[in-house]
Amino acid sequence: MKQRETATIEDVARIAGVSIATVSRAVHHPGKVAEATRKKVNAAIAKTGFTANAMAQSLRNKSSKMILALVPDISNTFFANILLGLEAAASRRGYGLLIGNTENDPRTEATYLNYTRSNKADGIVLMTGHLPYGAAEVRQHLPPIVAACEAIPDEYVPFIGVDNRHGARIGVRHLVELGHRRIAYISGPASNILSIDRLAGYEEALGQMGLPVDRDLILDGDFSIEGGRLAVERLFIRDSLPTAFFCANDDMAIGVLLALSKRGFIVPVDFSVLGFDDIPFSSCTTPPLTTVRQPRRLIGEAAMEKMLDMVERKPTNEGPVILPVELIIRGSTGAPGGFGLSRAI
Amino acid sequence: MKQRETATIEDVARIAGVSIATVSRAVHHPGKVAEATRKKVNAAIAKTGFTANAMAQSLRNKSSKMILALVPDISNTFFANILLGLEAAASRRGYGLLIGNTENDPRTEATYLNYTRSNKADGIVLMTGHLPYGAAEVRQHLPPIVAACEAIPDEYVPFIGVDNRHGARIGVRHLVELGHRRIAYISGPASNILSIDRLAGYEEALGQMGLPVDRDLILDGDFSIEGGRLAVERLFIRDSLPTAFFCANDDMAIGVLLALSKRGFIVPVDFSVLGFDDIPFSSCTTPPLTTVRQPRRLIGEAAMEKMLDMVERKPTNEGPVILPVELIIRGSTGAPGGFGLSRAI
DNA sequence: ATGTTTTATGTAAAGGTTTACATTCTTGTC
DNA sequence: GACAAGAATGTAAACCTTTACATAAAACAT
Repeated sequence: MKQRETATIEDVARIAGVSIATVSRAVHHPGKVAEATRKKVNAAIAKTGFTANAMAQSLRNKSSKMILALVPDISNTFFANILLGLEAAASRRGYGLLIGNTENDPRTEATYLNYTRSNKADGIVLMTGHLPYGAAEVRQHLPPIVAACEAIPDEYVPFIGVDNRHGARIGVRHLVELGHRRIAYISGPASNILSIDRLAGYEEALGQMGLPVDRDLILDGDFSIEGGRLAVERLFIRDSLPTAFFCANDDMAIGVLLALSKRGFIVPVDFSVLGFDDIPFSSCTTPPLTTVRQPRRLIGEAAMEKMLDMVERKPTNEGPVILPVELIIRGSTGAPGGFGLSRAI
Repeated sequence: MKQRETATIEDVARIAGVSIATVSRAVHHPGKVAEATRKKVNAAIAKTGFTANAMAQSLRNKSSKMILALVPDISNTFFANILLGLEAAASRRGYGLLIGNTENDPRTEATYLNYTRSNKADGIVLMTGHLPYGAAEVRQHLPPIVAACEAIPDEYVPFIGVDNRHGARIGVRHLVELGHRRIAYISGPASNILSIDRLAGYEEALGQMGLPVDRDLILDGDFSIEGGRLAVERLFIRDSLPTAFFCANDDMAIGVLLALSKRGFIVPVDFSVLGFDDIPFSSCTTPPLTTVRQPRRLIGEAAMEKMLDMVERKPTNEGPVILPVELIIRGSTGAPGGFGLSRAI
């Protein structure tokens, strides 16, 4: 038997002895086709192993059933977990997920933006904190867009994530309640919206607890482990040290932990360290990290639901979707006062 | 001015005053079109902001310029780094990467397999260790497939990865050279090809160094942190302990580190721990993990190159692509003999 | 039996490209 | 100046679906 190329709807129609229109209907609107015919068609489909050509469908339907997720870095476990949620929700609704790794490179962003212009994707979920490069120029032709985790400033793009200010507030409050009075804030990039929101929460919490904000205790980082490490080094040049570190994300908190340990300090005896995000690895540090958890998978799922509602023009309530954060208390925070003690041993 | 839908090739042709065939040629075979005409066409393209409809192209060309990567778990940093390489190589050659998270679920695998049958993807990079569910039935219609990291047993599918046996050998040799005589092997799932290869390397190394293989020191794990933890617990029920642990991957090594630390042991004084992979976090454990590094990004790039050569029918030498491993010595391995010492303090 | 409604099926267009083939125009050769 | 070869462009088919519309058949009402 000759090896046939993959069967088309025409092959099915011929074998079933009906027109191609009927085949299509039997598949998509079974109610509109007589019972007997439907059976013949299904038999023919089974026999040929027919699978509709998705490209032809997309062309005809002007919809690819694909959603593009734009991330600065897939290998970042924080994003990876969001992607898991996005994927789950997408496939539940019959959509596929296209993942674009931008590395914050404008050219890459522009390339991916073209995916929607060329109909490869029906919408974009942004985790980059900004519209893709080139989006402003084609504003009229923009597809549905939502922002997960990191809100897009200035633009009207629905946001799905957590209340970062509130998260920072409960974290810092926890430190204050433990007795800390001098708490450093290790920020992400200064212009980053997450950095800014979490800083605001930090200041608010201090204010509410009647503590002053000491500008010297606010340091810029970059959300990386190395950034956390460096912040500690810079701080230790000064004369007046904090007793606790609130880091704008877990990666930096890990860096802080590492730097402190290298200097011979014991956490949480000498210093407390608090992170943000609760990435999977946070429970494996020494000591395990106390942190503010973001429900990453849920964020991903909610973002995708919103996206698909937009794509399918379902009624969706305007405004952001805010999911709850949770303070996860582990071993890296404790009462202050041991400072110098452990070191003296 | 009325808001036009995205421009088609026809709009461009009209504005440039040429036929659509000429527009297409001007774009894809500029040499076949007169200089003057080409300019007119380019001007028209710029004016309309034309982007070719990728679906129509795919339909016509029978190629989507997309490659599907199948992974059991995107959130695993090991895979994430491979994906980075896949993506980089793909986009260098004008292809997009579609990522499928299978969770080893047969239905999900079958769904993704359909992506190629329906022309959504031109080929599949497998990191699942087995052909996707449903592949056997449609063997004739299978697209180009390559296996990255984890070879596919029984099937002829090009493999791109490292020599796992060799990697295990150099790791274990390192331990033996440090003076260890009783080395435990914490395996992945028993049927997993990686587990098997690394076990073989472990046994070979012991043999070469004139040491016996003690079956009691070989424990099943599952490549997870928890699995590493449990292996330690199971081992500590026995009377004769090893002085070192060789773990089939870093996650389990981290679990071992955690379990040991919880029991009050100091690594590497009481025990040495060796991992495999060198995931990003391995340098952040306490102590930092000694491990056998796989060049993950390179593996991803090589796998994609191979894939695209197959898709584009370029001549590609048969057989696997084996990349070098590297022993990364950090703080979790050292000479044995301190056993019980640190604990006594 | 006739006419009307409902149901089932078929015909053909449309969706946007690319390219084989046909046609027209240039250029060059003798 | 006639003719051949080569270059530039156009025409139309093909890729595979879905669906509006047309038609045919069946069911029903009178």
